[in-house]
Amino acid sequence: MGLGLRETKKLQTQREIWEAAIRMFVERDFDDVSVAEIAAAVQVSRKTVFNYFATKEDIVLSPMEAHVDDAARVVRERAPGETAVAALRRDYLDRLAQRDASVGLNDAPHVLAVMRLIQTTPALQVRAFAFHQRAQELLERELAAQSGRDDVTARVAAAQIIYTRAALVAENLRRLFAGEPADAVHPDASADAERAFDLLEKGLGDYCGGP
Amino acid sequence: MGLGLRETKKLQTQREIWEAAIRMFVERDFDDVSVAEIAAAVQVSRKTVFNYFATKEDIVLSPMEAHVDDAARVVRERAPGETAVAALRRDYLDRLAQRDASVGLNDAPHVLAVMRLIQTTPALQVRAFAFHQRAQELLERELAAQSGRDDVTARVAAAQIIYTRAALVAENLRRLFAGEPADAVHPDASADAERAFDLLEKGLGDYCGGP
DNA sequence: GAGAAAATTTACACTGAGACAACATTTTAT
DNA sequence: ATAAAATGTTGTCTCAGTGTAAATTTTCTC
Repeated sequence: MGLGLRETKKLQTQREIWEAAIRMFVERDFDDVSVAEIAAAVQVSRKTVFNYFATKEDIVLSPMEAHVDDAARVVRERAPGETAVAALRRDYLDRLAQRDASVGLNDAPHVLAVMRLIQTTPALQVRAFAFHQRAQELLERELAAQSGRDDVTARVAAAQIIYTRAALVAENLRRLFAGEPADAVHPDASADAERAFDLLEKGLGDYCGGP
Repeated sequence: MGLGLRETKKLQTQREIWEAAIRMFVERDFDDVSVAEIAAAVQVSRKTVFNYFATKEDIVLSPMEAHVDDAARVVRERAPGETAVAALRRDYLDRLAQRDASVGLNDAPHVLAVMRLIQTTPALQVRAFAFHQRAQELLERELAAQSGRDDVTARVAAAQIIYTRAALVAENLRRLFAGEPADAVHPDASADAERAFDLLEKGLGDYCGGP
């Protein structure tokens, strides 16, 4: 059924806009590149850029869109008998092993440049958090559907899971930004993850100095 | 030492701007009120509004600024022998009992109106999340300083704590928005909180169909 | 393959946020 | 009372984002 010429061109134009924009954002800075300049670089009208991306921020962040329901899907598609947290731990460690960008362990220069762009631009950082919120909602729904429990517990559990993960990713990125290669960070990242998921499962009871 | 006349007037002007803006935002909508209109309502130049508030969003959210280090302070100032999580649990339950707005259990109409304003305006919601991020960083620093543990564990623990709390507050607000009075919500809110802090302390191990 | 129909791109104009500079006003200090 | 410092004002500028109608391109149909 192959994509028609129109669909093909649309995808290509979107990619061209995206590539030019990212290149310019990285070279200079997010706030120092106007949408007009991006449009000019791709020989396209300013309006067309907004046609493909709702906001300037979305040019950078829209690729993250596809990963919003990652956590919920991992829980949904886990093997019978496996607990939700166990499935998420397994998935996270897999991604670490694959040096996946979504867990902040990909040190390819262009990936790292985009990550740094997001972390150093307040507008992008703040928008990136919205994705966590959405991810939490989707996971919450999944947990509530699976266990017969009430919504509040599912909500709290989802929050703990999503933001534990976010904290681990942030730590990985911090070290990559400091110049350490992904392969060098991987062992610690794995150990950190094991500990963090242990905390999730067993609680903070034995942390913070108290029986 | 009394505030000079200048200081007094500044605080008063700021308050006037804030009150007019909130009233207009609630009556109409955040996006349907321009800063120019707010300035006109207070008989002040548009620039002066930006003089007091860095951004339009800050007019609504700046009062939250004072609460950013609440969690870190509770941990810092807890009685010797009390665990960090226990101190946070106690503090949260206290605030529930006081129907404090910061835990989403204040049903005074104007408070609720502002809460609804934040939750229904994407730009505000997203900015509110930035406060959680800051709160997490401050708590992380506090936890890392107190226990001799490594930074990653402190970061993960801080994330779990802050967002557990956020999830509880969100649930309280959801019920107030649905029309339930704060006094009616309080018993469940307390029970939810106990369960959530139990989850924090004992982990999700026994949740989500564990072993 | 030519032309009608549908979708997309473009040009143009408009609103509103936020920054900046030069100037006026008010407050504080001497 | 007056000089100095801080604040408020005015006007201007850039840029994000929206709406609309015209022009162009693709697809469909005969």
